[in-house]
Amino acid sequence: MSKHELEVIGQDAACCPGLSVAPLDEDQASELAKVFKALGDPVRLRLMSMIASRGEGGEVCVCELTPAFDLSQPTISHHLKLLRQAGLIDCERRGTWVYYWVLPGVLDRLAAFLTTTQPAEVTA
Amino acid sequence: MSKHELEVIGQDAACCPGLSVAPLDEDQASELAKVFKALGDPVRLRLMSMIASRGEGGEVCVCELTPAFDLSQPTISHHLKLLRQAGLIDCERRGTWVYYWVLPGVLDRLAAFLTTTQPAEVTA
DNA sequence: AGCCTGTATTGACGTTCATTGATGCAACCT
DNA sequence: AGGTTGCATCAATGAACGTCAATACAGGCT
Repeated sequence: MSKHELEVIGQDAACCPGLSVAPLDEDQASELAKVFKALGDPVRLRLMSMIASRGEGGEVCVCELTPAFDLSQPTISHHLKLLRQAGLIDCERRGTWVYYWVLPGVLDRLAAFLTTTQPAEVTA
Repeated sequence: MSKHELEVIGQDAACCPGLSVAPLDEDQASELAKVFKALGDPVRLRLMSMIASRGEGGEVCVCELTPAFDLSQPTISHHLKLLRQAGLIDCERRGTWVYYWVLPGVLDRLAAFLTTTQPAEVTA
């Protein structure tokens, strides 16, 4: 349950040169589109926001997420699964409850990908 | 043709506190989701990249975009329309050709919205 | 005027997606 | 063991999406 399926905005390397640096090839575009598509739903965006608001290392129990929506529990579970498959969040069961957190660095890497003013080269 | 429909990542103000600052309300989430949804397709992401690669003030003729894809011309036109409705790009007809450009600042504002480490308050 | 080229719109089709009720599984509690 | 709660999966349905062929529109050219 704690392995994420996508590695686009990978931990290790800068996945892509940045949206404005050079035209994306088909593969890069396909992988990155999955991440944006995951964020392209109001419910998932709110879920992400609720989880991310806990800060680095923060966690949220599903039992706190579900009642915030006028949606059935399976629907929330489905959206959380999509976010997880997009490599944005991960989860762990602890006893009765399941906790979700934002994978560290993902959002900042996404942001860096969108930024037009390329950050200065880290030479060290 | 040169008015964009969405004003989420508005020029004027910081649309939203940032994804990780506080949970988004439904309205903010709905508006922002439209932008991410627009980027959530490989073709549109490549289109954005091709346009954004021209840099600030840069333009691309549709006649340069279309042949880069194995898609019909109406399909490309449709995707460009969606990007425009999302408030990401704009276009202008000049004679026979139509030129597209990235609306200034949109990508950087999107990036700022995703960034977890909130930028220092600009006091000046 | 007429034709040609470049681009947008329309209408249709197949696929994917969001949602739900029903069900299944895991862990706690008597 | 049996019952209960929290969450995930399944199957089905209706809506939204990506795509194309056909068509319409705009501007240049002869």
